[in-house]
Amino acid sequence: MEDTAPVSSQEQIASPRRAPSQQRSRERVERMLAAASALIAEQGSDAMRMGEVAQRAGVSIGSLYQFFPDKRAIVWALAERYTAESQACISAALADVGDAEGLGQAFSELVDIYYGLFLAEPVMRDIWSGTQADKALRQLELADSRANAEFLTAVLKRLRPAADPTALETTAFLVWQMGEAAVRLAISVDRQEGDRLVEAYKRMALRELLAE
Amino acid sequence: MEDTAPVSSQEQIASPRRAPSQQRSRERVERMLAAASALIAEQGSDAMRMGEVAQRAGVSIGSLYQFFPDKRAIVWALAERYTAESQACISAALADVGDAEGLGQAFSELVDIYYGLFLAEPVMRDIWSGTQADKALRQLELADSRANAEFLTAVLKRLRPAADPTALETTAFLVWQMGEAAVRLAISVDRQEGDRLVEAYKRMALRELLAE
DNA sequence: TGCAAATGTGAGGATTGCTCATGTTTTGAA
DNA sequence: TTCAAAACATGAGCAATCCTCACATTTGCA
Repeated sequence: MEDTAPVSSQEQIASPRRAPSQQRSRERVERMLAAASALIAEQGSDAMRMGEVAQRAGVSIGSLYQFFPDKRAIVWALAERYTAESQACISAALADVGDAEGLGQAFSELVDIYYGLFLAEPVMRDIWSGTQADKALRQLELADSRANAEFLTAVLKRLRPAADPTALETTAFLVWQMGEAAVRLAISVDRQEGDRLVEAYKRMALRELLAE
Repeated sequence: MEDTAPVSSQEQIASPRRAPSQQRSRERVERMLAAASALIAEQGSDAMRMGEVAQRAGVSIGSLYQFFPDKRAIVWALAERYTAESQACISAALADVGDAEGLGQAFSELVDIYYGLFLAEPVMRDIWSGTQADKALRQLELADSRANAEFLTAVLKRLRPAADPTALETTAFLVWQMGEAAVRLAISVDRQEGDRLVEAYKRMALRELLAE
């Protein structure tokens, strides 16, 4: 009943019950995550069975629960890795944008990369599809989106110094979230329509970002 | 093992295992849906237990499964009612839009109504939150969104007869989906920021709808 | 009235997330 | 080196839950 891990606020955020401190256990945790990733790619996270994860990782079910408090925590851990990776990429792409044309270029490329990732990575697709239903994942996605929107806000403040800062923040956050929604929509229809939708989103977003 | 209900395509769409034909059973099905609705409002559809639905509806668990093939089917049935209701409302609001100003007016009102519904109706909020995870619900939402986007497309074709029809269809569908995403985003942040996001969405959407 | 179809019931089968008592390995201080 | 404490590993089994099915009851109708 006692919690050793700190519980943030009242919502129970998924977190390792115990962080692996030895080399051996660190390797085993990696194997667990790899097994989970493979199973999600094959059947989706809903159909992923904890017993199967353990078996494929070559560990016992008990070991699995030694490091992950529950099933969602495994998915969450994978999701966290994706967000950390992509943040660096996004930050770099937007860092040296100097004018409107540069923003258009960088933004378009970012959207393409994101769209391509969703098309190619079944795990990513699965994880962020369930986002709405899972409280912890929704939380993670919102935080990630806010962080990414901040990079965009910084660019906007440079390009449009006269505009109201709060309005720019709202615009950046909205545009970013619309982008994620647009990509999720695009991959759930056929490829041709998906491409059209992504292009339409780009135009719409850029029009908004460069307005006024 | 035998299916009496027709199975559309290969994906198993949730549908009543047997349609109630007698007055008595129709009333009981209503009670089941009412009970489910109440439980979803209280705890969310994930925490809703089939046994509890049956108990609250005053029927046995077996009767529940006589008319609903599985748990998701109950949620789906509730969702279908919401979409049917809202379609009529949307169709009416957009039917007699004659000019750009009229579109701006009608569109803004529709968004407000939708936003208000999500703020006030916990059941609706819950159902459409899980949309991404559940195949059948995702299907229903896409079909609904397509239907609603068609009303919007009709207006656009009237206002911009020179534009490419396919482009207008893509724009309408995208704008509509972005609206649903924007509202879902808005209700998951605090009220003040939510209001700002919805207003920003309206501006962005109208700019796109009336562009060129 | 009588019979077939529709409806109603709830104990229990089957699956699955997760616990816990117990055993093994690693660490680090004396 | 020694050895106790901490970390790690195990898997049988508990508990929760969805759903089935054999059997009982009610309804519609010829």
